[in-house]
Amino acid sequence: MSAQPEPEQPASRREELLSIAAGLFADQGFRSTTVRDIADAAGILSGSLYHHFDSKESMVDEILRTFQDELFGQYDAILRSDDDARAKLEQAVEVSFAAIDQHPHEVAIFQHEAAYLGGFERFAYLAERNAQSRSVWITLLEEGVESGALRADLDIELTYRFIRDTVWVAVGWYRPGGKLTHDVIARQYLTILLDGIAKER
Amino acid sequence: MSAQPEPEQPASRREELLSIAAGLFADQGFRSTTVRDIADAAGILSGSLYHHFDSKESMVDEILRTFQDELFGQYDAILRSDDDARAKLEQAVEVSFAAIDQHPHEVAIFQHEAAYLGGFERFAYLAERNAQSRSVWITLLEEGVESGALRADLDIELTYRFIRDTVWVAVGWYRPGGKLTHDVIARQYLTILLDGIAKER
DNA sequence: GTCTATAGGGGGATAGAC
DNA sequence: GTCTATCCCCCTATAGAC
Repeated sequence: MSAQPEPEQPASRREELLSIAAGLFADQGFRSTTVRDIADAAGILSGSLYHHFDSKESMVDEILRTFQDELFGQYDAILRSDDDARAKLEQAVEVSFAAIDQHPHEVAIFQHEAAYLGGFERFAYLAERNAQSRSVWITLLEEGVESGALRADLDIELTYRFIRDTVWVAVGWYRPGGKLTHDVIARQYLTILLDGIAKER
Repeated sequence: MSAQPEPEQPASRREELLSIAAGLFADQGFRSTTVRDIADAAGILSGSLYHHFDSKESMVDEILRTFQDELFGQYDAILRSDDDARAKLEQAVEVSFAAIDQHPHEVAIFQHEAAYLGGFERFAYLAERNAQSRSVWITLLEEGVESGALRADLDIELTYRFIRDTVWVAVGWYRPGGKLTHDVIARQYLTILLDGIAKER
């Protein structure tokens, strides 16, 4: 069923090196990770990395582009669906926690380095993706208010920031394969977000 | 009424330099900020910094200790008060947003660098402060459930993480002196947290 | 309190051998 | 695809003059 010649996980040496780099960028930060760190972790010398990539920037560029193309494809599918407003909001939250589960390094890099990398022309698309993300959540919240599923007295902008922050920041403590699965966390989070923690309103 | 000889804001050259360093550490990260960056921003040469401080680490050490001593003093006062559980929880949230307003750089540094700095013996107190912070929120949540103010079906540990994350992550977008004041944000946040965003439960 | 000058190490990246 | 060897720049920190 697969067109790939190798049945192992890394489809190519290139992807293997990117995966190693992503883990280091996520844990130590992009600027604090040296090309020697990456090469050491891969068991080669730093000069050899330049056979595969132009620069350290090219590596993080490819990591972020690949991840974001996938994630925003999922958001688009939710926006285009015929489900009601509340179901769409729940799906967007679930998809986001699933992204943390499947691509924790990529999420962490985007969370921590977007502000810095966005300052370079090469990474101008990060600001576009950020605006696109805002558009997704604002649209879902506005549809929710219009349909009567969500309270009308909410500050939409603040609510958007609240959701965005709380969803992505979980990458700081979520451990794939741990006791708490991403879908359990998403359900608990939605419970708090939608109904609050107070006993009575 | 003041024992300070200078009426200006920075009580000493030392504090002025720490303030400059804090801003750079918060914006660029501790590891990515060089002593030359700090010296440039202060209008002196990097070697001159070492007349005031032993090292770059000493600077961030003093910044974090000063801030945390103040913050945890406020948490302790709330825990010791006679207010009911819900009021205490609200006060803890308000104090936290006020801390973001008054010490945004310090909050950002702690948020982004604690994991890295905590790896050094010198900064072992960061892990203790982290445990202390967890203890404060968990206590407040448990008191809330016991008193009947909060729902009994909550996962306390997850709820604590959501509150902690959402409160502190606001340092990423909050701008002191902007349209949204810290107390308005705290109230909106408490509305969402306590009552949820759904129209009906 | 700041400057000059510098030590000693690590940074990203390159050229060419194997 | 990796290694050897290296360039040039920037890093933290120090010693002593002013």
